[in-house]
Parts: sequence; C-alpha cells; structure tokens
Amino acid sequence: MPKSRSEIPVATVSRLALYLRELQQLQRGATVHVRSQSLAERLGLKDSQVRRDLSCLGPVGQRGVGYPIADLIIAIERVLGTDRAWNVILVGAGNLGRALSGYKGFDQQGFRLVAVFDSDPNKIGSKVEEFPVQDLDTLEFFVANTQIDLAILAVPASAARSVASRLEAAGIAGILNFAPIAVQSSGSTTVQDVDLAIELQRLAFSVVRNQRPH
Amino acid sequence: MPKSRSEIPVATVSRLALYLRELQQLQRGATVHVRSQSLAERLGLKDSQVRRDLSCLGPVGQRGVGYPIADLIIAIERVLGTDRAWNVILVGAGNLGRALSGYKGFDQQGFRLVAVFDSDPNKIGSKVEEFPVQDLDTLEFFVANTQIDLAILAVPASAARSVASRLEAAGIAGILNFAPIAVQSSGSTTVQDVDLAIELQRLAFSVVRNQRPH
DNA sequence: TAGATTGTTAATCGATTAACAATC
DNA sequence: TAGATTGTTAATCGATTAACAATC
Repeated sequence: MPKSRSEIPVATVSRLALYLRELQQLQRGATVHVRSQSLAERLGLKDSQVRRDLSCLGPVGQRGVGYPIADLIIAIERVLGTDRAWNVILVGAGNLGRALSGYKGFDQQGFRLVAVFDSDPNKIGSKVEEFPVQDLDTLEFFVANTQIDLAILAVPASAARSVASRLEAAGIAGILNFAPIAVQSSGSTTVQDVDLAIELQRLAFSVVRNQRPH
Repeated sequence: MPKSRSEIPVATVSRLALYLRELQQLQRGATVHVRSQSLAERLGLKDSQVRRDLSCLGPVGQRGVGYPIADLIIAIERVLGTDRAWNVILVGAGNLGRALSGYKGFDQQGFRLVAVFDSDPNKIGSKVEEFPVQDLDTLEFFVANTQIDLAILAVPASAARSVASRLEAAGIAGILNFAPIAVQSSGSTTVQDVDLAIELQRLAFSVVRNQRPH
C-alpha cells in the first residue's frame, strides 16, 4: 500500500530524488527493469534500503524481475510533486544567481524559470538568460499577477531575511535559500537552505577524519 | 571530555558548521557569551540538541553563563578542520564553476582557490577571478607540484566520473561534486555531493506535503 | 547564597539492516 | 516448476529529546 506523503521519512525523500536521477539515466539506455541491488550499487547504498524506500510508493516492483523503470519514474515524480511544472523566480542576479538561472538540471526536472529580480539599479534591465532583470520593488505586483510556486534566493546574507519575508507575504510556497544565513519560515512558506560553504566544511571534516582515523 | 573526530555523529557535524556561522555573526556584535537556548532559537533547533552537539567539543561552556563565543569558534574550527587554510582547485569553468570561484563564503571559511581547469580550448587561457584557466591535461602535473587539498568539480555529468578518478589518482583528498551524477569514491578520496536539482525537488516535496496534509 | 545554565542521563523516537516468506 | 527478486518483518543501530543533577 502506498504511504501518504506525510508518512514518508525525510531521509527517504532525499534518496527518492537520487533514485529518480539514476532511473532517468537508465531510461536513456535499453533496459526496462532495474533490480534493487543494481540501484544500490550505483548509489553506494544497501539493497534492502532501496527496497524499503521504494515500498513507500506502493507495490511497484515485480518479484523475480525487478522494478519497471518507466513506472518507477512516474511513481517517484508523483510523490515528489515533480509530475507537474513548477514556476520559479530568481531573486538576486549576482554571480551565483546568474549561474543558477542557467542551470540545466532545474529545467530538466520541470522547474521553469519565469522571472528574475534584483535591487541593484545597474542590474535592472540587463538580461539573465532571456529574462530582463526586474526591480525588486515590483516583486509583490508581479507575484500577485502570475502563478509563481517557488523562489530561488541568491541575495547577500544581509538582504536575505527581508526578501524572504516579502516572498512569504506575497504568498510564495517555497524558498530555496542560497544566502549563508538562517531564514525562519514563519508561516506556510517552506524554506530549504543550501549553504555552499557548509558543504565544503563537511567535506573538510570527512577528510581530516579519514586522515587521522583515531 | 572531547570526543575524537570519528565518534562525532555526522548529523552533529552538519550542525556544528551551522553554529559556527551563527557564532561568527555574533562575534561581530558585542556579546561575549551565547546560551544554548539562544543558538537554538536562531536555528530552529531544541536547546538540548545544541548542548548535546557542543558537548562533543569537550566542556567548553560555563554553567550559569553560557558558551564563550570566541572559544567556541576555535573549538568548532579545530574539529571541522577549518582552523587551517585549505588549498582548493576548481575543475570546470562553466557558469556554475565561475560563480563558485567568486563565492565569498569559501574564502571567509579558509578555503583558498589556487587554480582553475577546463578542457574547452575556448576557455583555456581566459581568466576566472585572477586565475588563468589551465588545460585539464596539465592537471596531474600541477597537482604533483603544488600542495592541493580539495577540488570543486563543476563539469558536466558526462565528464564527472573520469575527471573524478583523475583527481583521485592525483592524490586529491576531497572532492565537492556539483555534477548531477553519483561519483564513487573508490580509494582514500572523500566525495561530497551537492545536487542543486535535488535540493529543489526536496523543496517541492515539502511544499506539496504542506499543501495537502493528509 | 540564589539564580541560571551547562553537561549528561535515560527514555523516546526514527532510520537502517539482515533475513526470509511471498510471489512473479 | 525452479530461480530470482520483491515486500515486509523484527532486530539493531543511531539520533533526538526531556529532565535534572552538577556547578559556575
């Protein structure tokens, strides 16, 4: 029996996205089915973990055969919510923002950039991808008149909180925050933080741990 | 008693980096001590979790007073390994690579970019920050003659595995992988993956879960 | 001392894993 | 049917939390 979204463990959700990525790659080949063991090997996991994770989707596998790749992709996308397109705005047209706007992976997973905002007069009017950078002051007006689901926040830490609360007030459902500061999600807006420096620190920790095992 | 690095839970390590970020911000103010409750509030955690995490560093707090910010920063940096500088190379001078090379947060945490590589003849010789893009073919020679600790991998998925194994063979201790593909860390090289599309998918999941709670 | 906050214990909660019955 | 692989159970492992004694 498929689990409801609220019952699916967060750890499983992250891995479902990983499975999806592998499956999409496999689908470009000729294979129709994939075994839990093969998925596990590709991602460095245990096969029993893969099966347990996939069992959250309902009985989508075929005993003795494996999981049908096409069905699995559909089932995972349905759970993740990426079986439909998501309209995304980018706030912050600095180096990182510009790079993110051109990131192929977003588009491939159904995330559609529809507008770019910045507060810097020197940037307003210039183009990021095919989008003219709009004045941050027009954010609320734009969001009120367009169906926007998510925002990518790539502004300096000093501006992140005020922009985030404006996005929340404007009714944005989710924020992917690249600013290196904790942004509180007060209301119904979900915030997902990505701190690149922290990722590098975690890597550094793993390295020093491996170098001096005791 | 301080725990040895190998005893510190991975979940704690991620949060130690978060604490460090908050503490560095606090240090710019006038406060000398911080209480576990205050740190917890800023990051949306429980105070008991903050205390348990910080207890991995040894008895660094002062009962009745709080944690001395300066000491705490030193203790966390020592555990994470960021009490010294790390030399980092960037492989892949596309949009994302260029943005990462200019990312302030890396430098602030002691990660020092020392060279940039790409295989595209059109990019080789051009400058990224102050660094001329070097031919990927000279990677091994460069690494053999310079003290390099980490590599940021920002190449297309199709190239990621071969570049990663070259980095491993060259003796790089850690790879921060931005390519949307699982890179196996066969030997002593540690790989830390950052998949931006997956972060957006996790956000999408949280949003649909919140929207339809049952 | 009195008040406050840490450090640590014990209980709870959640996630991972091995094993195997179910079944394609 | 025989062989293979899933789906699921039960056991293990690890992380979180509340509570409070220790102590500044």
